[in-house]
Amino acid sequence: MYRLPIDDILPQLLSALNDHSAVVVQAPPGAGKTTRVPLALLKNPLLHNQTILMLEPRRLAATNAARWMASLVGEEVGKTVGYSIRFERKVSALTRIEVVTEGILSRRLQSDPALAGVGVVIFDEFHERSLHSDLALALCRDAQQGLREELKIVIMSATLDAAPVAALLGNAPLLTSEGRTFPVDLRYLHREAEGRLPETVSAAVHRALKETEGDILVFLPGAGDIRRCQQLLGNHGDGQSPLVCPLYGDLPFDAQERAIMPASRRKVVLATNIAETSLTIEGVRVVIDSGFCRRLRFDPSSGLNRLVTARVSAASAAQRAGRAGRLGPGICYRLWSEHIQSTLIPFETPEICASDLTWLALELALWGVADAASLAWLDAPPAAALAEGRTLLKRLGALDRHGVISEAGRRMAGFPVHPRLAHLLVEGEKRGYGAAACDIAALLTERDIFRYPFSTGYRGVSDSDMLDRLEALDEWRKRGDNGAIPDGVDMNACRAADRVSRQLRNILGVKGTIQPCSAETAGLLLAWAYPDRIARQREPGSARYLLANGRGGKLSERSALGDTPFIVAVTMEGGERGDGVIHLANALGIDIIRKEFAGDIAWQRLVDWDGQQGRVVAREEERLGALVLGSRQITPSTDEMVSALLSGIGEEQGLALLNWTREAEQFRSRVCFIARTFPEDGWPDLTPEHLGGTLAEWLAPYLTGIKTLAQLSNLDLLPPLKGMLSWEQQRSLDTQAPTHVVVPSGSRISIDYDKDGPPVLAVKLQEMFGLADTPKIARGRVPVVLHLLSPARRPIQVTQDLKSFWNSIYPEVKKELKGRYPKHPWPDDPWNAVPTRHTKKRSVVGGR
DNA sequence: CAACGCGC
Repeated sequence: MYRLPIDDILPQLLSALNDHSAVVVQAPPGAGKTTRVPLALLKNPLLHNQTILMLEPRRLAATNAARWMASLVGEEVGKTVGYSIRFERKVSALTRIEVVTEGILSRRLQSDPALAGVGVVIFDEFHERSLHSDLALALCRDAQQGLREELKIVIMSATLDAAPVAALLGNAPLLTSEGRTFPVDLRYLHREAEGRLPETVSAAVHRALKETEGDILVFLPGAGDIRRCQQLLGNHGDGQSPLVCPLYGDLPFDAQERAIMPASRRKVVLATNIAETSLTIEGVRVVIDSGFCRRLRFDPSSGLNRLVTARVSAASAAQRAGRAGRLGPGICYRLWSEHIQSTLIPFETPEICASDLTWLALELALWGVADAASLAWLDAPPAAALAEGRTLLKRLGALDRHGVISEAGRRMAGFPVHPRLAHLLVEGEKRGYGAAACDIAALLTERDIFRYPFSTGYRGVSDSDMLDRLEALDEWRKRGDNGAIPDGVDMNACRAADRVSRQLRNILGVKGTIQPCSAETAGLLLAWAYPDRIARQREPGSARYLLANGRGGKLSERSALGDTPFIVAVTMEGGERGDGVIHLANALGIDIIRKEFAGDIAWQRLVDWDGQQGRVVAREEERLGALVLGSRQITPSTDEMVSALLSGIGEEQGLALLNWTREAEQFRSRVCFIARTFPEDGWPDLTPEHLGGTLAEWLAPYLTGIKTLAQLSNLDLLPPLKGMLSWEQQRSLDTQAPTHVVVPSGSRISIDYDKDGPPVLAVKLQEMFGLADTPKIARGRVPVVLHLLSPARRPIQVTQDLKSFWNSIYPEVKKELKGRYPKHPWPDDPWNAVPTRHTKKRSVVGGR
């Protein structure tokens, strides 16, 4: 075997593993760690014939690593070196090194927590930090500490961030190896990177074609940008222009092959992140990096994923640049500045920090941990996302109300699909729709078999996006790859879905042929997976829906659903704010909802104040979560009626809605005056603020029989207000805060208690002749404020000292007003004049 | 107008 950089540290690795339970190996691509480390460990006598498990993040990487190692020991794969990936297992009794993908390791740990017979577990490419590998490490570490002290863990990582994982594993030794890649010349093109992305990128491609040689790999965020960029680059039509190849996951297999294989002329590959780790392209000497990628963000507050375009991390940019240095020295154009380079986040956010954690929550429950914090995490799963996951698992019956896994939950964890789809499988099988359930779960797990943008075929207004796909899948099964399959159906996706469906049928134990499935059945099955997304159209003809979970959704153009009152929203994406986008949905009959979800439906009595009608309305609503399925009129009880009225009074202008007659208002202000004057006497508080806040106490008993605003605004407030005072208080109110006083003329004049200050007595000056003392109330404590009025009832003077008015101000007033009101008496001596409310003529006649 | 990957 020729030497590789990793060989230098293999002896240290073996001796470190003898003394420690875990070792971290940090080695860049090309160091040879994937093949050399397992083979070196195999020679370690301390292994005692136990096996080595190595985890790879992708199936292709797993089979390649196993084949290469097998060839190095001069055997076929499946003897000393084997692999287990989904759908395929090549191991035997001789196998000592088993390369596995992530799901396989999770399942093996869950079924055999002690990993009997395994001596070492190697985590390759650990820096990718998938949810699976984070969980697998946490479980392995737990097994190592509780069940298998002699189990060894080896972490292999490409980046310079291996120190945290070494610390997590009890300060494991950290071994570093050189890589074997060529230098890459980085060129920052920030000045040319100011336009729209596809334009900027195609300009950079033209520049690179002039300045460099060799094939060019371009990183763009998504398929849309790739298509636009392809159009911009493809419009030359001469034989000299390079071959432009798009490369992304949704592309048919042969188109992906064209992008990867060497071409006879110069090639430009326009790729998503698929070329960053998953696929290697032959002949690349130049990389152009747009600096952006599309990333899935989970929003625990909506429970939905959202695709966002974001700047790549520095680690990702380094990985992309490294793709130019595999054959020899390379060149990488970066469409950003050195300044922006310094602001990039160092690493991509690990999946565990920003994903739907329903699956993780189920795995933890299956492992038997109630508290995630009891395991070792590089980044602990965020509490909000974990809680959202647990809530959903309870809704699906996988956890009991204490959060402990149920029998159904154990069964659900055995299916290689999201717990929602596992629930669909279990419920579907119970009702005899097992095979259709497997097809639906497979179609939703794998890539969409309908290519987008859609051309012809199954499109048209429909009441089921799923039934169209089930029929297309069936069609493909009947005719095979060579049959006449309508445009827009992806045969590779059909093959993948069929394979998954067959596996699910095996696990579920479904036998026999696939029976046809109606749109109605599809709706029911999907509702088992997405009970929280049963939705009702906001109004006829609208694309907007209210979901049972209380959130909103809008049907996208992508869905073929027509005008449908009730649906189940199947694939959904979170929006910036407000409504999410429903990509795929299925009609769901109201009678099916009533029958199958009877246990979740509740009748709720609603007695409310309807401000528009100005009356209490009472109905009973049939509710599924936030959805109102139907409603009926009811007769409210007295208590319900009263509390609805009270809330109505609060919602409207409050107290202003009530019938504040002069008498009621005066009564209220008299009590307030006395309460202010004698705070020690314990009078009730009748200020508007307090009355408004205590309607239920003082007004409620008087509301019986009242239903409408009109009745309410006629309600006499005096009885309830008086009801707040004791009998003694009512009596002393009449004496201490009288409604009227009798003035010298004999008139009974009403006292105005409205202001916050002392009460006001507004009286014509002539009626007060001869009186020296200002009238006093409140047991003589408060003199009223006199508003002395002209004969036209205009205020002349405000005073609380009548005596000094007569003596010093009256002569001036008389002089001024005598001419203006000649018919009224203006005596020189007010002390001895006859007080009167009449003119001179009348006072002569009636004054005696 | 939908990145990528994985599963007894």
